[in-house]
Amino acid sequence: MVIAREKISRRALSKQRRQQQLLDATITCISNKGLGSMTLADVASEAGLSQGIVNLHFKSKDNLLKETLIYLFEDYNTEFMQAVAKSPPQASAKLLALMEMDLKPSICDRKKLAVWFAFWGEAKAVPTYRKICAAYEHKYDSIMLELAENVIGEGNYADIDAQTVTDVLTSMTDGLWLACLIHPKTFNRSTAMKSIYSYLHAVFPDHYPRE
Amino acid sequence: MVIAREKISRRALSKQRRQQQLLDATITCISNKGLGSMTLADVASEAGLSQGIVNLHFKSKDNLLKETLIYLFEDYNTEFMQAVAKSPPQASAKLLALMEMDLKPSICDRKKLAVWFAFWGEAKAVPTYRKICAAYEHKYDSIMLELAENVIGEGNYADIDAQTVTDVLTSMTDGLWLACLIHPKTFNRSTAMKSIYSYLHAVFPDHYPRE
DNA sequence: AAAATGAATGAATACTCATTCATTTTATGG
DNA sequence: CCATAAAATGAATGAGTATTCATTCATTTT
Repeated sequence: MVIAREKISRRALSKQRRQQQLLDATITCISNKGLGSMTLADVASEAGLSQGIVNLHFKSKDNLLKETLIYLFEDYNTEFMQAVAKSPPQASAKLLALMEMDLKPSICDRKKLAVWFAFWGEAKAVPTYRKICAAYEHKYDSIMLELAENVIGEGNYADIDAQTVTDVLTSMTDGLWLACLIHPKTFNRSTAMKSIYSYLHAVFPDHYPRE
Repeated sequence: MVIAREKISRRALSKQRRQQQLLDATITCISNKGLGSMTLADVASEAGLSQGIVNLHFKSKDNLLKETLIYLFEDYNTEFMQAVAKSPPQASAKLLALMEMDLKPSICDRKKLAVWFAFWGEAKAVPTYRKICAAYEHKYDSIMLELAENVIGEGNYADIDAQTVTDVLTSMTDGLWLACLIHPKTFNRSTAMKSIYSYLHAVFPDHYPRE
Protein backbone atom coordinates (compact mmCIF):
# COMPACT_ATOMS: atom_id res chain seq x y z
CA MET A 1 0.00 0.00 0.00
CA VAL A 2 1.54 3.21 -1.17
CA ILE A 3 -0.49 5.31 1.23
CA ALA A 4 0.51 3.23 4.22
CA ARG A 5 4.16 3.35 3.29
CA GLU A 6 3.97 7.11 2.93
CA LYS A 7 2.43 7.43 6.35
CA ILE A 8 5.11 5.28 7.91
CA SER A 9 7.94 7.26 6.39
CA ARG A 10 6.31 10.50 7.45
CA ARG A 11 6.42 9.52 11.06
CA ALA A 12 9.78 7.82 10.93
CA LEU A 13 11.62 11.03 10.22
CA SER A 14 13.61 12.26 13.20
CA LYS A 15 12.71 15.47 14.91
CA GLN A 16 15.80 17.25 13.64
CA ARG A 17 15.25 16.18 10.05
CA ARG A 18 11.62 17.26 10.21
CA GLN A 19 12.65 20.66 11.46
CA GLN A 20 15.19 20.96 8.68
CA GLN A 21 12.53 20.00 6.18
CA LEU A 22 10.30 22.75 7.54
CA LEU A 23 13.12 25.27 7.40
CA ASP A 24 13.72 24.36 3.75
CA ALA A 25 10.01 24.72 3.05
CA THR A 26 10.08 28.12 4.75
CA ILE A 27 12.93 29.27 2.51
CA THR A 28 11.00 28.16 -0.56
CA CYS A 29 7.87 29.95 0.61
CA ILE A 30 9.62 33.22 1.51
CA SER A 31 11.31 33.15 -1.86
CA ASN A 32 8.04 32.57 -3.71
CA LYS A 33 5.61 34.71 -1.75
CA GLY A 34 7.77 37.14 0.22
CA LEU A 35 8.30 37.23 3.95
CA GLY A 36 5.20 39.31 4.45
CA SER A 37 2.64 37.17 2.71
CA MET A 38 4.05 33.75 3.52
CA THR A 39 1.71 31.86 5.83
CA LEU A 40 2.25 28.87 8.08
CA ALA A 41 -0.28 27.03 5.94
CA ASP A 42 2.00 27.65 2.96
CA VAL A 43 4.94 26.15 4.79
CA ALA A 44 2.99 23.12 5.95
CA SER A 45 1.62 22.55 2.47
CA GLU A 46 5.06 22.98 0.88
CA ALA A 47 6.33 20.30 3.26
CA GLY A 48 3.34 18.08 2.50
CA LEU A 49 2.27 18.11 6.14
CA SER A 50 -0.65 19.40 8.14
CA GLN A 51 -1.76 22.77 9.49
CA GLY A 52 -0.46 22.62 12.99
CA ILE A 53 2.94 21.17 12.19
CA VAL A 54 4.97 24.38 12.32
CA ASN A 55 3.68 25.43 15.70
CA LEU A 56 4.35 21.92 16.95
CA HIS A 57 8.01 22.09 15.98
CA PHE A 58 8.79 25.79 16.25
CA LYS A 59 6.25 27.07 18.75
CA SER A 60 5.52 30.31 16.84
CA LYS A 61 5.87 31.93 13.45
CA ASP A 62 8.31 34.51 14.81
CA ASN A 63 10.46 31.74 16.14
CA LEU A 64 10.33 29.86 12.83
CA LEU A 65 11.58 32.96 11.04
CA LYS A 66 14.37 33.53 13.53
CA GLU A 67 15.47 29.90 13.17
CA THR A 68 15.32 30.23 9.40
CA LEU A 69 17.72 33.16 9.50
CA ILE A 70 20.10 31.23 11.74
CA TYR A 71 19.83 28.22 9.42
CA LEU A 72 20.78 30.43 6.46
CA PHE A 73 23.78 31.77 8.34
CA GLU A 74 24.92 28.33 9.46
CA ASP A 75 24.80 27.19 5.87
CA TYR A 76 26.77 30.23 4.71
CA ASN A 77 29.17 29.77 7.58
CA THR A 78 30.03 26.25 6.50
CA GLU A 79 30.78 27.38 2.96
CA PHE A 80 32.81 30.32 4.21
CA MET A 81 34.99 28.24 6.49
CA GLN A 82 35.45 25.56 3.86
CA ALA A 83 36.54 28.13 1.29
CA VAL A 84 39.17 29.44 3.69
CA ALA A 85 40.31 25.97 4.71
CA LYS A 86 40.49 24.37 1.27
CA SER A 87 42.22 27.14 -0.67
CA PRO A 88 46.02 27.50 -0.94
CA PRO A 89 47.71 28.90 2.15
CA GLN A 90 48.55 32.34 0.75
CA ALA A 91 46.31 35.09 2.07
CA SER A 92 45.75 36.41 -1.45
CA ALA A 93 44.50 33.02 -2.59
CA LYS A 94 42.16 32.72 0.38
CA LEU A 95 40.74 36.19 -0.22
CA LEU A 96 40.07 35.33 -3.85
CA ALA A 97 38.56 32.00 -2.83
CA LEU A 98 36.13 33.79 -0.54
CA MET A 99 35.04 36.09 -3.35
CA GLU A 100 34.55 33.13 -5.67
CA MET A 101 32.56 31.40 -2.98
CA ASP A 102 30.21 34.37 -2.71
CA LEU A 103 29.43 34.06 -6.39
CA LYS A 104 29.18 30.33 -6.70
CA PRO A 105 25.74 29.02 -7.74
CA SER A 106 24.84 27.44 -4.40
CA ILE A 107 25.37 30.79 -2.64
CA CYS A 108 24.57 33.35 -5.30
CA ASP A 109 21.21 31.80 -6.08
CA ARG A 110 18.05 33.86 -6.43
CA LYS A 111 16.00 31.63 -4.17
CA LYS A 112 18.36 32.03 -1.24
CA LEU A 113 19.15 35.66 -2.03
CA ALA A 114 15.47 36.50 -1.93
CA VAL A 115 15.39 35.21 1.63
CA TRP A 116 18.51 37.09 2.69
CA PHE A 117 17.08 40.32 1.35
CA ALA A 118 13.71 39.59 2.90
CA PHE A 119 15.37 39.50 6.32
CA TRP A 120 17.54 42.52 5.62
CA GLY A 121 14.40 44.34 4.57
CA GLU A 122 12.92 43.78 8.02
CA ALA A 123 16.17 44.26 9.91
CA LYS A 124 15.53 47.82 11.01
CA ALA A 125 12.11 46.89 12.37
CA VAL A 126 13.17 43.60 13.98
CA PRO A 127 16.20 43.96 16.26
CA THR A 128 16.47 40.18 16.61
CA TYR A 129 17.37 39.85 12.94
CA ARG A 130 19.85 42.69 13.15
CA LYS A 131 21.62 41.14 16.11
CA ILE A 132 21.95 37.76 14.42
CA CYS A 133 23.37 39.42 11.31
CA ALA A 134 25.77 41.56 13.29
CA ALA A 135 27.15 38.60 15.23
CA TYR A 136 27.93 36.45 12.19
CA GLU A 137 29.11 39.26 9.96
CA HIS A 138 31.54 40.55 12.53
CA LYS A 139 33.30 37.21 12.36
CA TYR A 140 33.59 37.30 8.56
CA ASP A 141 34.83 40.85 8.72
CA SER A 142 37.66 40.02 11.11
CA ILE A 143 38.75 37.00 9.05
CA MET A 144 38.84 39.05 5.86
CA LEU A 145 40.59 41.86 7.64
CA GLU A 146 43.39 39.56 8.69
CA LEU A 147 43.74 38.21 5.15
CA ALA A 148 43.86 41.73 3.72
CA GLU A 149 46.49 42.71 6.30
CA ASN A 150 48.61 39.75 5.29
CA VAL A 151 48.38 40.62 1.60
CA ILE A 152 49.33 44.23 2.33
CA GLY A 153 52.25 43.04 4.45
CA GLU A 154 53.53 40.83 1.63
CA GLY A 155 53.56 43.53 -1.05
CA ASN A 156 54.45 47.11 -1.55
CA TYR A 157 51.07 48.64 -0.79
CA ALA A 158 51.85 51.35 1.71
CA ASP A 159 48.89 53.62 0.98
CA ILE A 160 45.96 51.24 1.27
CA ASP A 161 44.53 50.00 4.54
CA ALA A 162 43.11 46.56 5.20
CA GLN A 163 39.79 47.74 6.59
CA THR A 164 39.03 49.71 3.45
CA VAL A 165 39.73 46.67 1.28
CA THR A 166 37.51 44.54 3.48
CA ASP A 167 34.72 47.10 3.36
CA VAL A 168 34.93 47.35 -0.42
CA LEU A 169 34.88 43.60 -0.95
CA THR A 170 32.03 43.02 1.48
CA SER A 171 29.88 45.79 0.06
CA MET A 172 30.61 44.70 -3.49
CA THR A 173 29.37 41.17 -2.92
CA ASP A 174 26.23 42.45 -1.23
CA GLY A 175 25.61 44.79 -4.13
CA LEU A 176 26.27 42.10 -6.71
CA TRP A 177 23.81 39.85 -4.91
CA LEU A 178 21.20 42.56 -5.20
CA ALA A 179 21.90 42.80 -8.92
CA CYS A 180 21.47 39.02 -9.20
CA LEU A 181 18.15 39.26 -7.38
CA ILE A 182 16.67 42.28 -9.15
CA HIS A 183 18.16 41.99 -12.63
CA PRO A 184 18.34 38.24 -13.21
CA LYS A 185 18.20 38.70 -16.97
CA THR A 186 21.25 40.92 -17.21
CA PHE A 187 23.18 39.56 -14.23
CA ASN A 188 26.08 37.37 -15.13
CA ARG A 189 28.23 35.45 -12.69
CA SER A 190 31.46 35.82 -14.63
CA THR A 191 30.92 39.52 -15.25
CA ALA A 192 30.40 39.91 -11.51
CA MET A 193 33.63 38.04 -10.81
CA LYS A 194 35.35 40.29 -13.32
CA SER A 195 34.19 43.33 -11.33
CA ILE A 196 35.61 41.95 -8.13
CA TYR A 197 38.86 40.93 -9.77
CA SER A 198 39.17 44.36 -11.34
CA TYR A 199 39.27 45.83 -7.85
CA LEU A 200 41.73 43.28 -6.52
CA HIS A 201 43.99 43.86 -9.51
CA ALA A 202 43.74 47.63 -9.14
CA VAL A 203 44.60 47.60 -5.46
CA PHE A 204 46.97 44.63 -5.21
CA PRO A 205 48.56 44.41 -8.69
CA ASP A 206 51.43 42.22 -7.50
CA HIS A 207 49.11 39.55 -6.14
CA TYR A 208 46.37 39.69 -8.73
CA PRO A 209 47.90 40.11 -12.20
CA ARG A 210 45.97 41.34 -15.20
CA GLU A 211 44.22 38.32 -16.61
CA MET B 1 -13.23 78.67 -18.23
CA VAL B 2 -10.56 80.28 -16.09
CA ILE B 3 -12.63 79.85 -12.95
CA ALA B 4 -13.27 76.24 -13.70
CA ARG B 5 -9.59 75.60 -14.27
CA GLU B 6 -8.72 77.26 -10.95
CA LYS B 7 -11.23 75.18 -9.12
CA ILE B 8 -9.90 71.97 -10.59
CA SER B 9 -6.26 72.79 -9.93
CA ARG B 10 -6.88 73.83 -6.33
CA ARG B 11 -8.63 70.61 -5.54
CA ALA B 12 -6.03 68.61 -7.37
CA LEU B 13 -3.33 70.29 -5.35
CA SER B 14 -4.87 69.53 -1.99
CA LYS B 15 -5.52 66.01 -3.07
CA GLN B 16 -1.92 65.66 -4.14
CA ARG B 17 -0.69 67.03 -0.81
CA ARG B 18 -2.79 64.56 1.12
CA GLN B 19 -1.48 61.72 -0.99
CA GLN B 20 2.08 62.85 -0.39
CA GLN B 21 1.39 63.02 3.31
CA LEU B 22 0.12 59.46 3.21
CA LEU B 23 3.15 58.31 1.23
CA ASP B 24 5.42 59.87 3.85
CA ALA B 25 3.46 58.17 6.59
CA THR B 26 3.82 54.88 4.72
CA ILE B 27 7.58 55.29 4.56
CA THR B 28 7.70 55.94 8.29
CA CYS B 29 5.56 52.90 9.03
CA ILE B 30 7.50 50.53 6.78
CA SER B 31 10.68 51.74 8.38
CA ASN B 32 9.34 51.21 11.90
CA LYS B 33 7.32 48.02 11.53
CA GLY B 34 8.56 46.39 8.33
CA LEU B 35 6.68 46.00 5.08
CA GLY B 36 5.07 42.77 6.29
CA SER B 37 3.53 43.97 9.51
CA MET B 38 2.67 47.52 8.53
CA THR B 39 -1.10 47.98 8.42
CA LEU B 40 -3.28 50.61 6.80
CA ALA B 41 -4.44 51.55 10.26
CA ASP B 42 -0.82 52.31 11.12
CA VAL B 43 -0.49 54.59 8.13
CA ALA B 44 -3.74 56.41 8.86
CA SER B 45 -2.79 56.85 12.49
CA GLU B 46 0.72 58.04 11.57
CA ALA B 47 -0.91 60.66 9.33
CA GLY B 48 -3.39 61.59 12.06
CA LEU B 49 -6.34 60.60 9.90
CA SER B 50 -9.06 58.00 9.94
CA GLN B 51 -9.25 54.30 9.09
CA GLY B 52 -10.58 54.46 5.58
CA ILE B 53 -8.36 57.29 4.35
CA VAL B 54 -5.81 55.17 2.52
CA ASN B 55 -8.37 53.26 0.52
CA LEU B 56 -10.05 56.55 -0.32
CA HIS B 57 -6.87 57.98 -1.84
CA PHE B 58 -5.05 54.90 -3.07
CA LYS B 59 -7.83 52.40 -3.65
CA SER B 60 -5.89 49.45 -2.23
CA LYS B 61 -2.91 48.57 -0.07
CA ASP B 62 -1.07 47.00 -3.00
CA ASN B 63 -1.49 50.21 -4.93
CA LEU B 64 -0.29 52.30 -1.99
CA LEU B 65 2.88 50.21 -1.83
CA LYS B 66 3.48 50.48 -5.54
CA GLU B 67 3.04 54.25 -5.40
CA THR B 68 5.37 54.41 -2.43
CA LEU B 69 8.12 52.69 -4.39
CA ILE B 70 7.61 55.08 -7.31
CA TYR B 71 7.65 58.02 -4.89
CA LEU B 72 10.98 56.81 -3.51
CA PHE B 73 12.42 56.51 -6.99
CA GLU B 74 11.15 59.93 -8.06
CA ASP B 75 12.82 61.43 -5.03
CA TYR B 76 16.09 59.62 -5.77
CA ASN B 77 15.79 60.57 -9.41
CA THR B 78 15.63 64.26 -8.60
CA GLU B 79 18.76 64.04 -6.48
CA PHE B 80 20.56 62.00 -9.10
CA MET B 81 19.82 64.42 -11.93
CA GLN B 82 20.69 67.41 -9.77
CA ALA B 83 24.01 65.87 -8.81
CA VAL B 84 24.87 65.39 -12.47
CA ALA B 85 23.65 68.85 -13.47
CA LYS B 86 25.25 70.86 -10.67
CA SER B 87 28.70 69.30 -10.62
CA PRO B 88 31.61 70.51 -12.79
CA PRO B 89 31.44 69.48 -16.44
CA GLN B 90 34.24 66.89 -16.37
CA ALA B 91 32.97 63.33 -16.41
CA SER B 92 35.28 62.41 -13.52
CA ALA B 93 33.77 65.15 -11.36
CA LYS B 94 30.24 64.07 -12.22
CA LEU B 95 31.00 60.46 -11.37
CA LEU B 96 32.43 61.46 -8.01
CA ALA B 97 29.46 63.76 -7.39
CA LEU B 98 27.09 60.84 -7.96
CA MET B 99 28.97 58.72 -5.44
CA GLU B 100 28.90 61.54 -2.91
CA MET B 101 25.19 61.95 -3.52
CA ASP B 102 24.59 58.28 -2.73
CA LEU B 103 26.19 58.78 0.66
CA LYS B 104 24.73 62.12 1.62
CA PRO B 105 22.48 62.07 4.70
CA SER B 106 19.21 62.67 2.90
CA ILE B 107 19.82 59.60 0.71
CA CYS B 108 21.90 57.34 2.90
CA ASP B 109 19.48 57.52 5.78
CA ARG B 110 18.35 54.45 7.70
CA LYS B 111 14.69 55.33 7.52
CA LYS B 112 14.67 55.49 3.74
CA LEU B 113 17.12 52.63 3.34
CA ALA B 114 14.88 50.38 5.39
CA VAL B 115 12.14 51.01 2.85
CA TRP B 116 14.37 50.38 -0.16
CA PHE B 117 15.48 47.09 1.30
CA ALA B 118 11.93 46.18 2.25
CA PHE B 119 10.95 46.45 -1.40
CA TRP B 120 14.04 44.65 -2.63
CA GLY B 121 13.25 41.91 -0.14
CA GLU B 122 9.91 41.34 -1.84
CA ALA B 123 11.17 41.92 -5.36
CA LYS B 124 11.46 38.28 -6.33
CA ALA B 125 7.91 37.57 -5.19
CA VAL B 126 6.36 40.75 -6.61
CA PRO B 127 7.19 41.31 -10.27
CA THR B 128 5.67 44.81 -10.17
CA TYR B 129 8.40 45.98 -7.81
CA ARG B 130 11.09 44.37 -9.92
CA LYS B 131 9.87 46.06 -13.07
CA ILE B 132 9.79 49.49 -11.47
CA CYS B 133 13.33 48.99 -10.16
CA ALA B 134 14.60 47.74 -13.49
CA ALA B 135 13.18 50.69 -15.40
CA TYR B 136 14.73 53.37 -13.21
CA GLU B 137 18.02 51.60 -12.60
CA HIS B 138 18.61 51.04 -16.28
CA LYS B 139 18.60 54.78 -16.73
CA TYR B 140 21.16 55.36 -13.97
CA ASP B 141 23.33 52.61 -15.39
CA SER B 142 23.46 54.15 -18.85
CA ILE B 143 24.28 57.61 -17.49
CA MET B 144 27.10 56.25 -15.34
CA LEU B 145 28.32 54.13 -18.22
CA GLU B 146 28.69 57.18 -20.41
CA LEU B 147 30.55 59.04 -17.68
CA ALA B 148 32.90 56.10 -17.15
CA GLU B 149 33.52 55.88 -20.90
CA ASN B 150 34.42 59.55 -21.00
CA VAL B 151 36.86 59.18 -18.12
CA ILE B 152 38.49 56.19 -19.80
CA GLY B 153 38.71 58.14 -23.05
CA GLU B 154 40.45 61.02 -21.32
CA GLY B 155 43.17 58.99 -19.66
CA ASN B 156 45.49 56.14 -20.33
CA TYR B 157 43.30 53.31 -19.07
CA ALA B 158 43.41 50.78 -21.86
CA ASP B 159 42.73 47.67 -19.80
CA ILE B 160 39.58 48.66 -17.90
CA ASP B 161 36.12 48.74 -19.39
CA ALA B 162 33.40 51.19 -18.53
CA GLN B 163 30.73 48.62 -17.75
CA THR B 164 32.91 46.98 -15.13
CA VAL B 165 33.52 50.33 -13.42
CA THR B 166 29.80 51.07 -13.48
CA ASP B 167 28.98 47.67 -12.04
CA VAL B 168 31.52 48.04 -9.26
CA LEU B 169 30.34 51.52 -8.28
CA THR B 170 26.68 50.57 -8.34
CA SER B 171 27.15 47.41 -6.32
CA MET B 172 29.40 49.18 -3.85
CA THR B 173 26.82 51.81 -3.01
CA ASP B 174 24.14 49.17 -2.59
CA GLY B 175 26.44 47.21 -0.30
CA LEU B 176 27.40 50.28 1.70
CA TRP B 177 23.73 51.09 2.13
CA LEU B 178 23.20 47.65 3.56
CA ALA B 179 26.05 48.24 5.99
CA CYS B 180 24.44 51.52 7.01
CA LEU B 181 21.14 49.74 7.59
CA ILE B 182 22.41 46.67 9.44
CA HIS B 183 25.45 48.03 11.28
CA PRO B 184 24.43 51.58 12.16
CA LYS B 185 26.82 51.67 15.11
CA THR B 186 29.93 50.89 13.10
CA PHE B 187 28.88 52.45 9.82
CA ASN B 188 30.54 55.72 9.05
CA ARG B 189 29.76 57.95 6.11
CA SER B 190 33.31 59.18 5.56
CA THR B 191 34.78 55.70 5.85
CA ALA B 192 32.30 54.60 3.20
CA MET B 193 33.33 57.46 0.95
CA LYS B 194 36.93 56.45 1.52
CA SER B 195 36.12 52.96 0.25
CA ILE B 196 34.60 54.34 -2.91
CA TYR B 197 37.42 56.76 -3.47
CA SER B 198 39.94 54.00 -2.94
CA TYR B 199 38.44 52.20 -5.93
CA LEU B 200 38.32 55.31 -8.10
CA HIS B 201 41.92 56.08 -7.24
CA ALA B 202 42.99 52.51 -7.91
CA VAL B 203 41.33 52.35 -11.30
CA PHE B 204 41.64 55.96 -12.51
CA PRO B 205 44.78 57.28 -10.75
CA ASP B 206 45.16 60.24 -13.12
CA HIS B 207 41.68 61.55 -12.37
CA TYR B 208 41.45 60.71 -8.70
CA PRO B 209 44.80 61.44 -7.00
CA ARG B 210 45.82 59.97 -3.69
CA GLU B 211 44.29 62.23 -1.06
C1' DA C 1 -0.25 -8.57 23.85
C1' DA C 2 -1.05 -4.45 26.43
C1' DA C 3 0.33 0.00 27.64
C1' DA C 4 2.73 4.10 26.87
C1' DT C 5 4.69 7.44 23.87
C1' DG C 6 4.73 11.37 21.13
C1' DA C 7 4.48 12.80 16.25
C1' DA C 8 1.03 14.37 13.40
C1' DT C 9 -3.51 15.77 12.32
C1' DG C 10 -7.15 19.13 11.26
C1' DA C 11 -11.21 21.23 13.04
C1' DA C 12 -12.23 24.97 16.16
C1' DT C 13 -10.92 29.35 18.10
C1' DA C 14 -9.58 33.93 18.52
C1' DC C 15 -7.87 37.59 16.32
C1' DT C 16 -6.10 40.84 12.79
C1' DC C 17 -6.77 43.70 9.05
C1' DA C 18 -8.13 45.40 4.33
C1' DT C 19 -12.05 47.10 2.49
C1' DT C 20 -16.72 49.08 2.30
C1' DC C 21 -20.14 52.48 2.93
C1' DA C 22 -23.62 55.21 5.39
C1' DT C 23 -22.93 59.32 7.67
C1' DT C 24 -20.73 63.70 8.98
C1' DT C 25 -17.75 67.57 8.05
C1' DT C 26 -15.71 70.92 5.16
C1' DA C 27 -15.13 73.87 1.17
C1' DT C 28 -16.83 76.47 -2.58
C1' DG C 29 -19.63 78.82 -6.13
C1' DG C 30 -23.92 81.21 -6.67
C1' DC D 1 -26.13 82.16 3.59
C1' DC D 2 -27.52 78.39 1.15
C1' DA D 3 -26.89 74.40 -1.86
C1' DT D 4 -23.96 71.17 -3.51
C1' DA D 5 -20.18 68.35 -3.99
C1' DA D 6 -15.98 66.71 -2.33
C1' DA D 7 -13.38 64.94 1.51
C1' DA D 8 -13.09 62.50 5.54
C1' DT D 9 -14.85 59.61 9.08
C1' DG D 10 -15.20 55.29 11.65
C1' DA D 11 -18.25 51.48 12.55
C1' DA D 12 -19.28 47.21 10.31
C1' DT D 13 -17.95 43.42 7.41
C1' DG D 14 -15.79 39.38 6.11
C1' DA D 15 -11.79 37.12 4.38
C1' DG D 16 -7.73 35.26 6.04
C1' DT D 17 -4.46 33.38 9.51
C1' DA D 18 -1.79 32.08 13.73
C1' DT D 19 -2.52 29.21 17.35
C1' DT D 20 -4.73 25.65 20.18
C1' DC D 21 -5.99 21.13 21.39
C1' DA D 22 -8.65 16.83 21.48
C1' DT D 23 -7.91 12.96 18.85
C1' DT D 24 -5.57 9.48 15.93
C1' DC D 25 -2.27 6.03 15.30
C1' DA D 26 2.50 4.19 14.17
C1' DT D 27 6.11 2.85 16.96
C1' DT D 28 8.40 1.61 21.23
C1' DT D 29 8.48 -0.22 25.78
C1' DT D 30 6.99 -3.26 29.23
